[in-house]
Amino acid sequence: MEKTTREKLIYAATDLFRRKGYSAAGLTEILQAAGVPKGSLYHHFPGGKPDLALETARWAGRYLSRLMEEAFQESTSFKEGVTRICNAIADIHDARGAWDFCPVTGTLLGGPADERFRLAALEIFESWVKLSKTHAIRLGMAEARAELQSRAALLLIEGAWITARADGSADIIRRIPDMLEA
Amino acid sequence: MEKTTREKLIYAATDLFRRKGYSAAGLTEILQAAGVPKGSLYHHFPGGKPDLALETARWAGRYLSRLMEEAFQESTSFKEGVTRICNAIADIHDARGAWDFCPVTGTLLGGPADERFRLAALEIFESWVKLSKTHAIRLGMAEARAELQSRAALLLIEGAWITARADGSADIIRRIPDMLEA
Amino acid sequence: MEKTTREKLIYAATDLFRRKGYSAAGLTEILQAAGVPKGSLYHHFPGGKPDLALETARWAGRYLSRLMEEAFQESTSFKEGVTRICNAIADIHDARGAWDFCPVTGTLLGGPADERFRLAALEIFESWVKLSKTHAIRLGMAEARAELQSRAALLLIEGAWITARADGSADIIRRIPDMLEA
Amino acid sequence: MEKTTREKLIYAATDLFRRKGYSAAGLTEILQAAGVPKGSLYHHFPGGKPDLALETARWAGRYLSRLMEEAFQESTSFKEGVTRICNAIADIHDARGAWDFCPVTGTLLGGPADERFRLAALEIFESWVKLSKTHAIRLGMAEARAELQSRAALLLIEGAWITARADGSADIIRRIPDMLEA
DNA sequence: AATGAATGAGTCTTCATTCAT
DNA sequence: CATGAATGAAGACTCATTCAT
Repeated sequence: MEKTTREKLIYAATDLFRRKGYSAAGLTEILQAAGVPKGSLYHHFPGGKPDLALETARWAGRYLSRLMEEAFQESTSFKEGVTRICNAIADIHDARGAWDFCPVTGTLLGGPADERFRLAALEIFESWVKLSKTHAIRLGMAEARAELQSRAALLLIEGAWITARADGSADIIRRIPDMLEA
Repeated sequence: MEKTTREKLIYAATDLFRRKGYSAAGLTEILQAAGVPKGSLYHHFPGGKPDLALETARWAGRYLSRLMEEAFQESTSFKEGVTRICNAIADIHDARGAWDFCPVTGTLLGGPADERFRLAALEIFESWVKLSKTHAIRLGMAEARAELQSRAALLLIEGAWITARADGSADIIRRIPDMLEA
Repeated sequence: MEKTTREKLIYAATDLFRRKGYSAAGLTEILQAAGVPKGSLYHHFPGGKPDLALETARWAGRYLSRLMEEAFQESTSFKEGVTRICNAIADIHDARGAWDFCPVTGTLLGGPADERFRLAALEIFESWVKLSKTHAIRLGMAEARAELQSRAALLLIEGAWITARADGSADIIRRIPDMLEA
Repeated sequence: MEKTTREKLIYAATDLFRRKGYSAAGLTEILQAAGVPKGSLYHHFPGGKPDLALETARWAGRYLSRLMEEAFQESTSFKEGVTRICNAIADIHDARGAWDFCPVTGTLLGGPADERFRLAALEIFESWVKLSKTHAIRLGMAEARAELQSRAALLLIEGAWITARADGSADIIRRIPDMLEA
């Protein structure tokens, strides 16, 4: 049941990239948090920091996809699904001390203007929109509206994730459902 | 009509902070872009990089406030005002190559978990919400709704500013008005 | 007719040491060029990089000895022998892109100030001089002159091997025979 | 009469590059030998190690040019000039412990396969040949022979500089004049 | 005999800042 | 006010080697 070195690195990197952003999070700091020696990183991530960031963001992307999927599965309306998602994110936020970025934003968009980063972020965002849209339709929404609402939800969540950092509170995230139909 | 050293620094810093984020934008790089010698910075910004960032963000905050004020002044409905604002931001985005952060996000939230940064960002965001809310009420909206719509607009714009980076396009910013009343 | 792991290592090391010099050629790089896994090296060369370099240089030394031996065997005068040798070396040079060191120079003298390296290089150089001198005498030259001419030939070849790197061309190597009797 | 930081760096780098070669000589080591702190290097040599190497080699190139110029000025024959040069180089060699490369070879050709390095080395070598040739002609030699003899002298000296490292002695450098007319 | 993981000292370079002029 | 030099901690990354399997 031991965590592998690779997993330790991804966990630590996820934590630090979302808390400080890609550029501000030092490799030394990550290695130390992971309890992994310097040289090991490049064995598992030959491309260094960028490689680690890409893996980290994808891992977080899948994690949030699962969270969304479960939220929608348990819901009987689109709004309920979004509410569950926002509450879950807000809870995580509260638990972590509220200096968080969205893991994708902090990790990939907080980094250098690197095309690989941009594409990876785009792919993750689009996968979220698609997932949301699918459930919106399943729950009875017309396609055009499902698309717009899903995209709006993404923007609101990303925007809230940003301003929550300034607020020092996750409250704004919990108000998103009301905004969606305002 | 020469730009002062101080202005040169703020312009260059604004540009680089919003393009790369606080941490990734080096002081050397900023000084060079500004065409200002190494030692000059600490005359004008004794607090160093954080000082410069704070001034820069406030400057950009005021700039956007003016932009919003004008947009609402020329409008006869809240939606029209938001539309003008989004188009203006999208135009700037296009002109700059679409790797931009919101200047406040990139400058203050892309930096270290510094309480002064957080508070300054909060103040700027709140001033925007207040400005928007005032105009919404002036244009006939009920207060509670004006508050929620203004806050939603902020989240949508900030969220769009983020995802536009991934999209490599400012289009999503132009779709915000439709989302506000979806 | 498969190459053994050991041979693969020596070939790859020969190539890289003479192209970049001992210090600049990384073990990882050599292992990769050889298509040999990380851990294998120390089975075949327990002394690590220095061991590999020593073997490599000796191997190259013998290779060049054979080349010289054949060249002199086919010749009817000392000058003809030297000409054949220089042309052969120049041809190799051309074929490899002209960034080459003499394999002994690059491998042993481009490394650390290690006494084992120095002595190995000395032994190889002396074996070449001896071979050349023997043939010079066999072809009718007086001993004292044979010794001086052989030593001069070595210096000219080593010097040319160096300056050819700067020239980006092997031409200077082909001009050596004319210099020997100038 | 203080040495400037820049000069300290060049002296230390010259010493270490010619003793160990570009790749094996560490920057830390050079900085320490120069008694200069880490960060200072990049103020004076913004291009880092390669910049330092280029300057260093050019400096050494000029130094040797002066040495050659003086040697020829004091001589009444080409052979005498070469003899003086070889003796001077051999003396330096002896004084330094005989692990030396030619400063150009060690610094520029012992480095990476960098076109700037190659060109700089070529320029220095050619300046030496030109200087030698000019004096050979002045001292009565026919042009074609002056060219060949000058080029031969360069190869012999460079070759001797290499093999002297293996010999652990500068004697071979002193034998060059005999080889030139052998 | 073979191998991929582990290791930490080492590489070069950049950082934000201070200082003397 | 202005400036270029100085500074050393920290940055990301590579090194040759050892180890457990």
